[in-house]
Amino acid sequence: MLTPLFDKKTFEPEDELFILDYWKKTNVYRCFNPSYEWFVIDIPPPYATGSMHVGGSAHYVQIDVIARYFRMNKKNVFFPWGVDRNGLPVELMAEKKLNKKATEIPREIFLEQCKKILDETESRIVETLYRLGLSCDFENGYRTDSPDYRAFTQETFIEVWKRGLVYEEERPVNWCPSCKTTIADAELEKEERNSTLFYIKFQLESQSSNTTNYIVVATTRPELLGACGAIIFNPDDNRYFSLKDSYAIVPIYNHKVPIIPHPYAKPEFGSGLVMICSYGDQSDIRLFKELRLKPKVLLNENAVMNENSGPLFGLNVEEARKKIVSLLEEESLLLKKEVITQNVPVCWRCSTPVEYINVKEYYLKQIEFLEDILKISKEQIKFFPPESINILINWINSITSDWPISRRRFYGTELPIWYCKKCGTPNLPLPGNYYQPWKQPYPLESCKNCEGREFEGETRTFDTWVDSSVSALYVLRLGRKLGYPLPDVPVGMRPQGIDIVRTWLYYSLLRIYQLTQKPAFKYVRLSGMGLDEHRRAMHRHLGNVIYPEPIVKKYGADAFRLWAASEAKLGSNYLFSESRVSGARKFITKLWNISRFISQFPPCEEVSLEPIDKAILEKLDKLIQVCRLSFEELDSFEAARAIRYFTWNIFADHYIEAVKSRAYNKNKEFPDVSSKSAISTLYRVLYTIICLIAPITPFISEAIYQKIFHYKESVHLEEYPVPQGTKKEFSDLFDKFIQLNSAIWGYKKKKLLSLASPISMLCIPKELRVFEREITSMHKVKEIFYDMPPSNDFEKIDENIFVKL
RNA sequence: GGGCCAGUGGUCUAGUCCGGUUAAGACAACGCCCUUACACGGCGUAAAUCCCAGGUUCAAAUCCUGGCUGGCCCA
Repeated sequence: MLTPLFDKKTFEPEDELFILDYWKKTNVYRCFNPSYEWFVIDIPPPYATGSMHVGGSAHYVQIDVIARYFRMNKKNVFFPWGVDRNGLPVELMAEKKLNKKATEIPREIFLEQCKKILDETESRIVETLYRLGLSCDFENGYRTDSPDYRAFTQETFIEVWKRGLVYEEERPVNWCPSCKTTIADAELEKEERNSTLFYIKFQLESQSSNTTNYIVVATTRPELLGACGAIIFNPDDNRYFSLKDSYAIVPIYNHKVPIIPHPYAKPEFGSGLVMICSYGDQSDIRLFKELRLKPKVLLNENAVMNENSGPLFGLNVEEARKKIVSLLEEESLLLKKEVITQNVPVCWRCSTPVEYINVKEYYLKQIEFLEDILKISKEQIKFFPPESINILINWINSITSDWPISRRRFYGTELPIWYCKKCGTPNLPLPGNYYQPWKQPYPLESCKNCEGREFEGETRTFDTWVDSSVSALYVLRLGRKLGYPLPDVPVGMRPQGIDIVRTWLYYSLLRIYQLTQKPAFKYVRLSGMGLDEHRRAMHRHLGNVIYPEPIVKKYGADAFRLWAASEAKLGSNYLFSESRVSGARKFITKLWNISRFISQFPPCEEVSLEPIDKAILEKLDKLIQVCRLSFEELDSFEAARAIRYFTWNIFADHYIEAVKSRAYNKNKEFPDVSSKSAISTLYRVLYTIICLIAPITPFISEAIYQKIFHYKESVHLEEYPVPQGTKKEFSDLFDKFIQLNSAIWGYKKKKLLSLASPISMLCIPKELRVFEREITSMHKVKEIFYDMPPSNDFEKIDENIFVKL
């Protein structure tokens, strides 16, 4: 009896741990070949305090699968790890932990607390992804809050400043009263909320000869009455046509405002008359600009009413609303209240409704670059899936103003600016170092404008996308420091989710174009979202977050990876369900046992092959083509499914069953070459399957490779299989062979016979004669006939297939 | 109001670009079988008016038009 090399019937999750150690020891992901092209992957740096749920981890796995494919396909893959650590979330966590607002404690102490939290949470993400077999360079990764990264961000800022792309301006901005900072349009989210619609009476200026001398205006923001600049109605709304060119008097504040027809007013909303205030919402901002009205600012930075608000002075928005309502009621100017649901723009981090106030912030010019960005995106960057480029195009086409890049926050890269105390001129230092103007003196001698020597350091930080938008450039810098001769931008691949197209992808293209005049990437891979099995995003507040650690412990990283790689085509959302991971695990076991079976035969040299052996190799060649095609489109979906189908439903079920007796060759009933033909083919197919699936399930592939093949130090140093261009000779016949097997198995089943029970006579089409020995031994056929059954007592079990028991 | 994407057995996904066998697979269900690699296995069974309505065509899940529903984005 031959002994297989494998003693256990399953490949267990714990077995993967030794393989992780082996990879670490042998350093397989850093074996570079000087004759190969470099391929840089700009991995999405996860936010350190974020939760790495199964959806997120699956995304990283998918990226890793592609990275591994390129590595096997003659590329030097530089795939460094990265973590995003700048920004508001950690500040909120620190405030909660210290039970104090950031402004109530020394900045330095606050920043230390943030760093501590980040260090603690970051390690869990890294451990999880390392356990999942990510092949990125964890030892040479980056953190966006490191002095070197921040120095780089500042360097890029100084560069665009020099080129005149930055300016400071007072403008109405989206303002989060809770975070006390400006937020970009990209950071707004909509939330449905109930609010009250107030119907307010406005006197008309010149009393017409008609009976009415007032109009009714409906608004949800009565506290902004004092900032009302106009009243509009829809041009098609003939109720108000006569009001054109007249004026109304704003109650309480008694200033007069024009009444103007404008299509923004919806006749069916409220009374059909809408008051335009500076600023109730983004449309107000737009209409003020469009109608050239003079804004009046009522709110200060704390979202408290200022001196312009008259009787509301000093109140917050809620209080002011109550007060103005009671004032209106006193004068009988409030006619009706109605509860409606509204889409309120809220801050994406703290869900507080945003206000619109006038604030001075720094802006990065983007409007004048939009056309170029569109052009390079369409012409020089390949998007996968191709139609996903529309998400970017739509976003670019909707941008109407420059990007506010300064934030009044703390844990972020500081704007490297010092203001001259004498003349107020902003002075910038030389690029190269990391600057913290709020605690460092100005590093140069004197003000460039007035020679003044006293400076005030800037206290603001950048929008975090200012940092992360140059990650691709930073990665190049990182690799070159390690001595890798990396080519310039465009870098090879930017993989990311479709949810951050308008932020990370767009800002990266913009910034890197501004800095290099080139597209940032060759390939952009846009993945759908990882959702729970009911298609909901995983959120802590929904209680539907599933973490990968227990899943990996139970089913293994390979099962998780195979699930992630084959769940949905690139671009569609992928839904997590444990039963699918468990299904993937079954395939891992199947592959393990196929290998155990094959390993019991002593390997042998290749000889001239039997027809059925040629047939399976033809099918294998086709599989290689499918896998390569799939990976070239940066998608593992087709490859994973095809490998699984081939391995299980063709190779194991039909080929292995067919050649078993020839491989065993118990009583030497087959000539030696015939047996060798089967055995060498079994090994060749297995070797190829292992190489094909290695990027998807690296652990079991490595385990099998080490036990059976071990030509190189690791399967991951093998070259990805190349189609041999095998002539199609027997593969169609093999399909008929599969069909025949199913017919016979089904027949035996129906007759309640064991599959091992003999068949006296079988009659099949003549073309299947090439597989005669396989067919007779597989199905225990005593006598075989071709085309026409010799007597009429045969049973027909399928087209041209007849049986006599 | 506009744009993009999707709607296929109980569940999820392929197939749609480029129309053509009996619409494929996984999971779940059911039945039989521990056949010497694998019961985390094998074999089999049942299960879909391919969102709706029109149109084009010899032929539509697939192309066209309109609608409905859901998601995301923009106003």
